[in-house]
Amino acid sequence: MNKPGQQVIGRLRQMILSGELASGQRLAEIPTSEQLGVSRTPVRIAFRTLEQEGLLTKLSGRGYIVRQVTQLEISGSIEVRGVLEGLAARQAAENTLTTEQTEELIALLKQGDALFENGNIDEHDLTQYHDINQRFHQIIIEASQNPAIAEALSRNEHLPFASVNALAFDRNNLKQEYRRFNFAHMQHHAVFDAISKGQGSRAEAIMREHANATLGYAKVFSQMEESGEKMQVINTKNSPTNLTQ
Amino acid sequence: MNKPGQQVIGRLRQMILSGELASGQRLAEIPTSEQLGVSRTPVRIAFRTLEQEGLLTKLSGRGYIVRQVTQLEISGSIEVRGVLEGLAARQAAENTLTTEQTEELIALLKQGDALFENGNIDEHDLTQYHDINQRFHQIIIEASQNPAIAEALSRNEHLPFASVNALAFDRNNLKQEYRRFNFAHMQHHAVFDAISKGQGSRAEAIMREHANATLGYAKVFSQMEESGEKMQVINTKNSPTNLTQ
DNA sequence: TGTCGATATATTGGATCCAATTAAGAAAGA
DNA sequence: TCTTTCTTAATTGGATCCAATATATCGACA
Repeated sequence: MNKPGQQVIGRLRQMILSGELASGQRLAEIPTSEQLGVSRTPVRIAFRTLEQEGLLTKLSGRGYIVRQVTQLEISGSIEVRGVLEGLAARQAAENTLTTEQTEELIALLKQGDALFENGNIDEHDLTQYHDINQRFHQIIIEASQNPAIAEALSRNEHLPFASVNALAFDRNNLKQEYRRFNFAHMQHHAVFDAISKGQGSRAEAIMREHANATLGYAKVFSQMEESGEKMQVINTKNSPTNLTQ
Repeated sequence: MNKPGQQVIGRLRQMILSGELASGQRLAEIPTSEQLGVSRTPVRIAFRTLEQEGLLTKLSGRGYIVRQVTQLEISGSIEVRGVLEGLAARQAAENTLTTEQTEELIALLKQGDALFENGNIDEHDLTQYHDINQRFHQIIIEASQNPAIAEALSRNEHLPFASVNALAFDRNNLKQEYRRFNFAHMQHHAVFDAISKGQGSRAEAIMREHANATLGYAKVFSQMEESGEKMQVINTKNSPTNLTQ
């Protein structure tokens, strides 16, 4: 259960990330507080916080707008994520994993194997794989024992674009998506192999390559969106925007 | 001139970074507001903001304390800075510098050369070199044209430890410090050379090596502090904590 | 008709009051 | 003497009022 104060921040964050508040939409304190049924004080604090998270942009004297992110910024964020997760993989390899971490990573890899063993996937499988993928990366960041990595990533975490926050897939081309996700899964295997052998540089290189794959896809994704085609976006289940958390 | 609202945040940030508010010291809204001569509202917002910046830690029900940072966290921050500035150098090399950027970098390198040409340095030189160094790194981050890098770094920017924010030097051993700073300056030359030749990978590698040098020194620095020895710390002149800004 | 200026409105920033929560301390019982 | 519980004090969170500021609109004048 959230503390009451955090509720307003969470609700607004959710509304932004879900697209309910469109990118570029203007937000003022009074209308927002009336709409949410609270006073201006918590809304003010929420606006400041969300501005710091990079979700809102301040307009002097006229409130805030939902931040507009360019394609260049999305690409940049993915590259930043790449180097940070690469560093995490390197440090995880240098630190040696705990048995709990090793066991959970192996379990996640096996779960992934099971999803791909048929030679094809459906939408449900991809949703499941999203959670597996997210947890896999999370464990490696934890295993780096470097809290500064998670702190630095927290800025990128909330970029109001699905292609950064979630795995997106083209439901009209599941065959191709099978290959893409399967390749990502193979990279997970390789990262784990490198980490468990203490090969820090190799772990870092593979992890950066892994982020690069996302980068390439984000570009395709944005081109498809421009041309009007729609892809399925998997929302992050465990994101801090979840109101029931 | 600062906006009134930003003043409280700036003053508190300054007090933390300068050490006036010691690491671990407790802060409550009411005493702080009285001390600063403002009401609780701006103090509340300031506490939230500084918590997000990583300068304060929240104690449920008992206010905040100035964040306590371990040696491990400092090392981690420097490594994070290393990969991010490494990425910046790579992307700067891939983008080609503007003529303004090229000219300013060359000017900074020459200013550094002048400081080191005597074969020795005094404390004043080191203070000057601090500004040169800071500006050099800033330009490269700008030249990367990747705003996500600066955003990710903003978390590390304010760590309440001089060894991260500022250059520290041992005033009792200026001969050794000459070699150390001169070496760092040579690395600047090499980074610039790689960037101007469009050699992204090389630029990245040198920049990471450069951060590594800081890392090693931070460890020595913290050991000296433990043993009671004091080194001179150069405060950042252009930091956002400057009240006159 | 275009530009400059004044007025009005929208909006944020600060102060203070009240409510809710949490932690600490004291007292009572085992 | 230790533990548990109840009371009290400290502290934050929310609501509302007032002040300051910036923007936008309207009107006058060139």
